[in-house]
Amino acid sequence: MKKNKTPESAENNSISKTALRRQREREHRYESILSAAELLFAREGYLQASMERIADSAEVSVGTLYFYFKNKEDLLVHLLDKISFELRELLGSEFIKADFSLDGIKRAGHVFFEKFCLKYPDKLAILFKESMGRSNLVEEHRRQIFDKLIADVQEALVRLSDNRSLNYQSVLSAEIMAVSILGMYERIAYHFLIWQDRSKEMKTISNDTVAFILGGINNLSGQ
Amino acid sequence: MKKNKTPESAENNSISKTALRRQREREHRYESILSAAELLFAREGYLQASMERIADSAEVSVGTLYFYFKNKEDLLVHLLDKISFELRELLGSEFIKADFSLDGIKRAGHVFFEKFCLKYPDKLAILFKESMGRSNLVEEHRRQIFDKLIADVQEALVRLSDNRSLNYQSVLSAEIMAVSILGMYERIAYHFLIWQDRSKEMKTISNDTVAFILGGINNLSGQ
Amino acid sequence: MKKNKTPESAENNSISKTALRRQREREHRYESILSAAELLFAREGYLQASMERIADSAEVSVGTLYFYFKNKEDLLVHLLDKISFELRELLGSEFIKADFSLDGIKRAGHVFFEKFCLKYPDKLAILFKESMGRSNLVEEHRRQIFDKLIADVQEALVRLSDNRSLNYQSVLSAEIMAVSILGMYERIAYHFLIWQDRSKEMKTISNDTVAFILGGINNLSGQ
Amino acid sequence: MKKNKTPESAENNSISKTALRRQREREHRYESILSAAELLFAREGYLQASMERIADSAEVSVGTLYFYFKNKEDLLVHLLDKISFELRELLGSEFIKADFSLDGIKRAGHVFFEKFCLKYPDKLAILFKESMGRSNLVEEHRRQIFDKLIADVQEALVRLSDNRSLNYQSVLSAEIMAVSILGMYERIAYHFLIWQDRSKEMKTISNDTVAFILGGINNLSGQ
DNA sequence: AATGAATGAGATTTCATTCAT
DNA sequence: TATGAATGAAATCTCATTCAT
Repeated sequence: MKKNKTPESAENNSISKTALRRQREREHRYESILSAAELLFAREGYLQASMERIADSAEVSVGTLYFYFKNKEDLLVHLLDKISFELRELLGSEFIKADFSLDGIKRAGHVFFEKFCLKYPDKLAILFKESMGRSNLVEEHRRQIFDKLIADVQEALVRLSDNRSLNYQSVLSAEIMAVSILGMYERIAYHFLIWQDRSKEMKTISNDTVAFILGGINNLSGQ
Repeated sequence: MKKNKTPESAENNSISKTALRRQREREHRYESILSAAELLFAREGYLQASMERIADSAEVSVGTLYFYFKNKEDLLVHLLDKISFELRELLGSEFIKADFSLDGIKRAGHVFFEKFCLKYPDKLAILFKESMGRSNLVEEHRRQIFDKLIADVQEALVRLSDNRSLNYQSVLSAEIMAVSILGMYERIAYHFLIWQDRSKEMKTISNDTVAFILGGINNLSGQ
Repeated sequence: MKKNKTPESAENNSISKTALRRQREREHRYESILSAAELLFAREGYLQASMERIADSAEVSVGTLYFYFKNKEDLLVHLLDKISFELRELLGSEFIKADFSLDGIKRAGHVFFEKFCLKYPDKLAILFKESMGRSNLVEEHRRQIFDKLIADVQEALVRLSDNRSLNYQSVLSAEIMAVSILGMYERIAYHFLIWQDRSKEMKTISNDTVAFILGGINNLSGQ
Repeated sequence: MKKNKTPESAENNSISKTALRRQREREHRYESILSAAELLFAREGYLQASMERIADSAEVSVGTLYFYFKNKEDLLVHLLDKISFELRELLGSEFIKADFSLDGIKRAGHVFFEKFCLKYPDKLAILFKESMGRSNLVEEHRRQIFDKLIADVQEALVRLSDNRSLNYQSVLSAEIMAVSILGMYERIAYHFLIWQDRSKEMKTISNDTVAFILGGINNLSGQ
């Protein structure tokens, strides 16, 4: 079978200048395609964005699309993974910076709304909208992505309670809170940015949302 | 031109027994089709569920589907509206029973998880999964449905603060909390029922989620 | 098989008042349907005019359409026959009035343009446009209609030459002239009334067309 | 978005042999499809000739049809344009050869009947029969085609009167005669070739028709 | 006689994917 | 590596016609 030529998988023990240039070009092309797909998936929807139009937009031929990605689904999956990687980097660094204090939760919230959502609405649309209901494989990836995000938040919450020597209401509490927080983020972003354009009010929105979360966490902490 | 023959739109000032029986049959057929669609959309996905299979499943011909619904999109939209109507009835009655006290918020949460989600997983899947990213018209309906649900919760929250003579942190707080609560419900249900089958733990889940919400609300209330 | 209940075919030796009234209603309905079909076929085209819309427009049910006419094709055929009957009456009477002199040819031309085309543009559209390319049966009827019209004109031309003791260029001349004249009429009407609306210039058009015809006839007459 | 790959639209500044061969193949395929469509539309009718059968007949897949033509209507329109182009070339060259004398009118008539109609009955059927009443777009094309043909004849008539220093009866005469001549050609061809097979008598028919036309023209010329 | 809900064959069209060059 | 013409399965939708009431 044809294996995916992701730039990462290309061996790095390259020799000639030509080989180096070729690899650079390959990486560049790979990124062009992902970018074109990101734009079209977000703006016109996954189904409407045909492979031909993605190819046109990335200035390559349809055949080239299939050289870099197994199929359309695979293209979406790689795009999803890339976006989720970027998001986790962004949020994770905030938890770490704040040494897993309550402040980390706060900062992560603000960063999500003000750095991620406002700056990359296309990524937002793909993560929360265009990747839904496409296929079992995509759904499986979505699930893994969310599971990782949830695990990140859950870990932060557990460390938080450890730091403060508190116990949550039930053994599930940390997980439930993590899922809840993700759900809040998701729909707040969807509602105020995808459905309505209220980016002007984002500061207030993120403040209130974070406050809501902190209250919820407190209430589930024994005392 | 050709009007949708929804049973509701049939005039009720009918006379003969024949006409009455016909109307009953019409309503019955209409419901059969919606039920068949609900099952197939939820179990196999909107795209996979072809009109032919829906027709087979409802034991009618394809033409009959198009007699009752303008097209596949229209079928989904009517199904969505029906489901959202049922959900709002369910939640609304809890708010009213509790006379818009904090208890209403609590009870609505429990009812959502324990009455709606556990009993009607198919409706859940359609509302939160299968109706996403289908078309502009469907998205518009989804939006209106969520707007109504949000308005319901927001109203309950406003009445609650009035009853307790409290002020929320910002003018947007009630709206943001309502959106947040919906988001929590949505993802909690999705995570624990659609992705994982943890219906056994639903009691704990609903308890913790409700507790989280109450904490959040308190934190956004002055005092 | 179900025979067509054309009003003509209903026996006239009726008895009771009720029977008389029924027959009147039947004829009325039959005409209503033909009128509705005429309008819709002409205005929206044969294919676009669905049986349901014709029924709506005639204020009867679809089933009733099939009581009076075997099928859609049959409806068109009856309409065509009716229209061609009216047209032949109109033209024929002019030939007779002028006692098959050259003047009859002239008068028939003016009557066609000024009485038929201007007054009944819908009939014009059905005869020359909407009945084309529908089915073998309809095409066969069109052919018979044109054959009759051609025979009428041809007969007038033959009588004309007899009256004036002239011989036409060939044995086919009378037939060819008749076909030519019909073709001229058809396309002149189509061009100036269906494609362009130049009904204001119809007097000039009919004058010139008739003059052209008379010149053509003279040229094919020996001397 | 997707542009029609008509062979004409392919740039000619191609380089490699491969590209040249590909273009030749493309043109060949394009013509194959048009030929297959011409045959089927003429022999079985536009509606009966399904895209699948046209594809079979052209020995390509259905998808290929849609690669070369936007849809079925587009296929018909291109076919119509091709046929009308050929016909105008044929007639126009006769006018020119005869230097717009009366002889040109004569020769054009003979060429139409004896070269075009007899040799290409399928093209005849499409131009005068199968393209009628299909859709607004097709009707619009038909109209443009006839308008051009009429303009050609009209120009020849105007030049003729200029050459002979004659004036026609009215300002509309040239146009009316042009429309009349086209109408005669159309129905003569339809009557004697599509409805009846009297190709044997075509010589007499074309003689008489041309004589009729010349007489008509003379009669509308002052003196 | 009249109704109108139900039928289902049949047509068009889309588009992800392949593969020879 | 890259190209893009070709494929064809699969889906939606229409509408003339029927027939039980």
